Amino acid sequence: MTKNVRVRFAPSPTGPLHIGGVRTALFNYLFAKKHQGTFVLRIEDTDQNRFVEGAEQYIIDALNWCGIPYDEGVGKEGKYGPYKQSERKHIYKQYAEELIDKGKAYYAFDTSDELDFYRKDHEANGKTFIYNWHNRLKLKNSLSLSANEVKAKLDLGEDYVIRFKMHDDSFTECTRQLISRPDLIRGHVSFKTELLDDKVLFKSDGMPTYHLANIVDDYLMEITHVIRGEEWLPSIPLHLALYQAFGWEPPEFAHLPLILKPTGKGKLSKRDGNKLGFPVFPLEWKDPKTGDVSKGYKEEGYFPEAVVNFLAFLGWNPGTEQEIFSLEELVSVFGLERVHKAGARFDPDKTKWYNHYYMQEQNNDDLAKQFIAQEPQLSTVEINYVSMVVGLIKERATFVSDFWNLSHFFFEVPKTYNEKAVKKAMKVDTKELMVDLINVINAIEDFSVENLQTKIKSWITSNDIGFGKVMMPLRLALVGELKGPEVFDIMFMIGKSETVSRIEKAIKKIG
RNA sequence: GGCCCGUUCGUCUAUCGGCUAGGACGCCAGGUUUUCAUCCUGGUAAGAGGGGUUCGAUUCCCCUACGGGCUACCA
Repeated sequence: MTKNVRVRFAPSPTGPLHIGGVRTALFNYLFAKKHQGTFVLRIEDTDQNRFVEGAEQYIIDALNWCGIPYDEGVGKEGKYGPYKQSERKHIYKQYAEELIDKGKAYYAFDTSDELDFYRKDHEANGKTFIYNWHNRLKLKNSLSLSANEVKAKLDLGEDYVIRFKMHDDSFTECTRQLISRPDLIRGHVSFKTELLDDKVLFKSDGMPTYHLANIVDDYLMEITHVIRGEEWLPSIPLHLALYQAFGWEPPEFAHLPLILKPTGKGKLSKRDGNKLGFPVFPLEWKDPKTGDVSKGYKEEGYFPEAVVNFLAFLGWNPGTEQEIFSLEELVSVFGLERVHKAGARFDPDKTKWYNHYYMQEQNNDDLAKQFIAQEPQLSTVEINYVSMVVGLIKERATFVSDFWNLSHFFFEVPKTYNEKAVKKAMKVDTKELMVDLINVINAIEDFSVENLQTKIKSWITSNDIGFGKVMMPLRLALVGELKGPEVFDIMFMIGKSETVSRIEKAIKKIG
């Protein structure tokens, strides 16, 4: 690779970016960084009808949250800008006309209604209507009409589109022209051009279609590698034919496998999240029209490192048994050769597993801040204390939102005592034992974890009491149930007087 | 329907003609934790089917089945 690598992520702002889009962006980013290349963000908003307010900013925010920033693009203008296709509107038409001049494209005047009718009519007869070489002379276009008629229509300002001549007239014998080219992921792919239709390149509203804008922009922006989803594979012959028609060298292509639903049929869709109980969006999204809110990974408590790590493994693997990778490590080992061909089912359980792992890697102070932000009642608690609590419980948590349930007894007196636990822990002589224990605790000057442990344990052994008889009711008194971290850790954290008072309270209530 | 892509444990995947088919998630069992969870150890479970090619196929080729994508003046 002698040329500087330039890749692009080119979403259209028709709604929130979903997790499949994030993965496409991630793979582009990894590939670019691996080759010291440039990662471009281009917004493909050629369909004015589908524009959604806020979607563009959402895309940018999502990439930033994931930690996969782009080098060039909307908001980071470079010499290839502008990067939003609606702002590039003026440059596309000349390219469409160039193709007409070259005899590679033509004006078409068929209305949408007419085409709809043809489609329905064919469908009713079990056939498919295809607008291409075999019938284009029977339809209304600059190939079938005389030059004067065409000029008259154009002068009258009649609506028209520009269509690409996919399969040339000279192939009347249905020459089997194959368009094929190695795809970096799936090797060669081939299509028969005589079966393909004459796609619209330029719409009657004055905007190019995706196909034209995409090719022109990739060319002008000097994109070297097009890494996109598999849903684009069927349009590869069109795109290649366009490069050929313009006389341009095409970039390399790589079509990523799709992400499928965890269960059931089909690809992961934007609706699956709310239905199946896991986010499909990086960030929360509020639909500006309906007001519906869709959950986001960020708000659900996932760490961006976990999301990135998980996404990287959807359709790719390093070829080793390592499964934990930082973004930097991914950059150094990533390669398109190791991208899988088949679609990958999304697995919410594994995402959680990754999150649990990355939870352990987080700094306790940072987690404490997030914890406090989620639980307003903690705002008066010393941050160091919260941070120490986090250190004791994070190994049992997957999300910050698990913290409260795992640690509430560090901050408040148990309100109730679990019934089963009471049965299990409270025996006939427990009350007396607890009274004795209070005396033992009161006598302990150095209230450190180590000292508590030695003092209490030696009291138990020297009096031949049995650990279970003491430790279980003790825990119950402190926690309210038979759960949680080491009892001595809890005692140390809440302190001597609180420890004693909780035991006294337990004696009164359940003793 | 037509075109294209794909097919290894339930899921994500390793294997680039010779493997006891490996790992991870999940699940199950045991251990640690005198609690619960974490953690550790072990177990469970797979190359769609049929033809070829070959001394030998999960691996290469063909067919079928199944899965997926596309089939708009949407991307």
